[in-house]
Amino acid sequence: MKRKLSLDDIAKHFKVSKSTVSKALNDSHEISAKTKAKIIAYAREHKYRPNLNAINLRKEPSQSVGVIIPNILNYFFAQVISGVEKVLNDRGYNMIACISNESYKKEVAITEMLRKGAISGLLVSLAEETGKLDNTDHFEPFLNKGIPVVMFDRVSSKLDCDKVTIDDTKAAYNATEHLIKSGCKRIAVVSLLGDLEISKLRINGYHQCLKDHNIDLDQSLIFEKLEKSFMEVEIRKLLSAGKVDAILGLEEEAGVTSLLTANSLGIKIPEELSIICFTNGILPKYVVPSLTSISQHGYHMGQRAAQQLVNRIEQNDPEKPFETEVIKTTMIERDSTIPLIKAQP
Amino acid sequence: MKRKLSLDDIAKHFKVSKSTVSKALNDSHEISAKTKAKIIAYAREHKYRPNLNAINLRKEPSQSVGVIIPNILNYFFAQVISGVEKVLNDRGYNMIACISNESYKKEVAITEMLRKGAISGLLVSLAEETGKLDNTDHFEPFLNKGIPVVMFDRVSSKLDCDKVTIDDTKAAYNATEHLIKSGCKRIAVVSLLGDLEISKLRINGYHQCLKDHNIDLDQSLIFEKLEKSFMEVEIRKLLSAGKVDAILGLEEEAGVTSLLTANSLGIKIPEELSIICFTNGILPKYVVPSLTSISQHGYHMGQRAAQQLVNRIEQNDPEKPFETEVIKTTMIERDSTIPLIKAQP
DNA sequence: GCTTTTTACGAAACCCATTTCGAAAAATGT
DNA sequence: ACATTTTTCGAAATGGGTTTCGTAAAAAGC
Repeated sequence: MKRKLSLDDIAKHFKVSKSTVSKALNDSHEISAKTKAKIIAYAREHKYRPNLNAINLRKEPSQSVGVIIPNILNYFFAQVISGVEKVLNDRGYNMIACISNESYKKEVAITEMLRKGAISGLLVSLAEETGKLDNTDHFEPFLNKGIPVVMFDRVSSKLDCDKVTIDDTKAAYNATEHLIKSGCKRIAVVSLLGDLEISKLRINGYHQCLKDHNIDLDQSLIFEKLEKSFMEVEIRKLLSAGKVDAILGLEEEAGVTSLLTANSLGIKIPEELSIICFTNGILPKYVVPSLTSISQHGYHMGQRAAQQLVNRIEQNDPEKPFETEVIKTTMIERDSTIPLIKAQP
Repeated sequence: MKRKLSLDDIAKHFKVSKSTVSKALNDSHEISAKTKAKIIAYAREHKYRPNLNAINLRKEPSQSVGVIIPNILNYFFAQVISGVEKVLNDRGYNMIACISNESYKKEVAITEMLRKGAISGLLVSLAEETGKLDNTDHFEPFLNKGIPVVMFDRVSSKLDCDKVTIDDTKAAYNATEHLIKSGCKRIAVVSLLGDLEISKLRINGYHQCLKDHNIDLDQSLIFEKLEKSFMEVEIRKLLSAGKVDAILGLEEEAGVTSLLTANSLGIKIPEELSIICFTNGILPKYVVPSLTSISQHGYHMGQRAAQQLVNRIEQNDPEKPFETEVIKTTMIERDSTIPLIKAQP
């Protein structure tokens, strides 16, 4: 690849000064029509594009931060982006949004692109594949250069940086407990999340809760790595067998698919089957019956992650220890679970 | 606001050269520990932040384009962003994503920010408020400076630039025709879109189709500027009156709300009421009965808009006339409409 | 004590476009 | 024909870093 054409190159070609070229291309009145015409023609022919960094060097510096999310079509991440964008904008930063599409390779490519560019900070939620490979080396160069990184939701314990997460374990524990208290005894776990750390945490919460309530763990009720195309079939088998009275969906799609499958099998919700799922997106509200779900407060999480990052950028204090902020989840009770009757005080 | 601290400022303070400062801050081995320590301490204390444009000036130039969308929580725009991001990434551009949140003021603020920054091009879908005010002056400066702008979906005829849209009129016409052919006679229009140009186009298509089929237009069946909070009440009134046999939703939420409201009133779909809505998002698939909808192919639209823009950037040919590319919509037939029986050939 | 090596730093080039100011050349006025 | 204005262009400064290379001074070697 030949290097880019600069003003000097054009100037040399016409044996004029680069000021003349610059003025000609900016249509200055100082330059004669003839000169302008030939310079503009030449520039156009050779596809001259000014170096924007050079132009910008003279303007007020503008800062931007990179944001890497696994999938923008996921409502939760859309909420996060929404929150991130608000904070960054309010504090005068541009957001360079990148989508890893759950691919490790793409994620690495993005980090390489961002390293070439000029970012002041980086917000990341890991791709599923990255979670499986458990390799976060591609983020080290940023930290080494003093560019702060904040991870959110899909974090990795391997990388030493600020993080914003929800308490996945506790949220799963609470959901499971709600199911148990409302009378469920055989609670299945359904998930598409695969090898992500958050998946393990949520299953841990489920385990602990069963243990605390003296319910034996039945591994055959845990479907943690379903593939999307087989999910419905698997759930149908599970429900047809009639051995479960509740389902905990580790993300929205698992919960919704369970609900629709149960509907189609004529299983009554919540009388015969209770369902709770993580991620309070659009579907749980609209599905019939509506689905009790755990809100991870994506918008708020995005805001907090961005605030952490900007604080880090602006105080530039490497001494400050890294923090992990845990955002409380909220269970939104809807019609797919039996409400717990609480004694009036 | 005081201007930023530069390397030179630090250099003067210690009466050293700026090379020394630069090396010290980059932890170069050429600088003694003592010197490094005091320079780093001073820099940290005074919150020195290097000018990223200056750093980047020496690296390979990286280009970025700005993208302004009204709302990332809208699935259609998330799809568009997805397509945009893919193309930009493949062609070596960064995407600076901005969200206008349907606000004219925010949109103007974003354009001002982007003007300060260094973007090679701009992709825009107008905020609703901008559509209502019908003012696109804030995009002129880009065009005047030779920075190409491509509008998509929510375009304005006021701005002379490349555009990518769907044929809203035709799509509405086809949907209306489908309803008519399946036996519907009183077709209501329900919409949250308000004053957007696309809203008018869609209603035009509806008008034309009625006319072509000799059905009298009944203005009382058109609810084009519903407010979100009153929508359900209005629809309930409409359906209770029992005077309509079909609903055309100009966006997803209107369609889904109509369907759910009809369900709750015990109206049978599609026997007593047919529903078609624009925007094939997540809900139409999952709702019961599933909802016939018009796919605007957001991902593809995003890709095309980005391709148009990059082509414009790279060929840098102001002579090329502006084009409006129209993307064909597809009606996805589901269970909320009566299928047309087609004669076998 | 003298040579060699290492350490520590500075001067200047470089990245690329914009812009101010000065000066030569051309056009205009008288 | 000479003075004045306008047009047209170039040299140089500017923006803020990085990097190469040269050179003192200090440390090490013999």
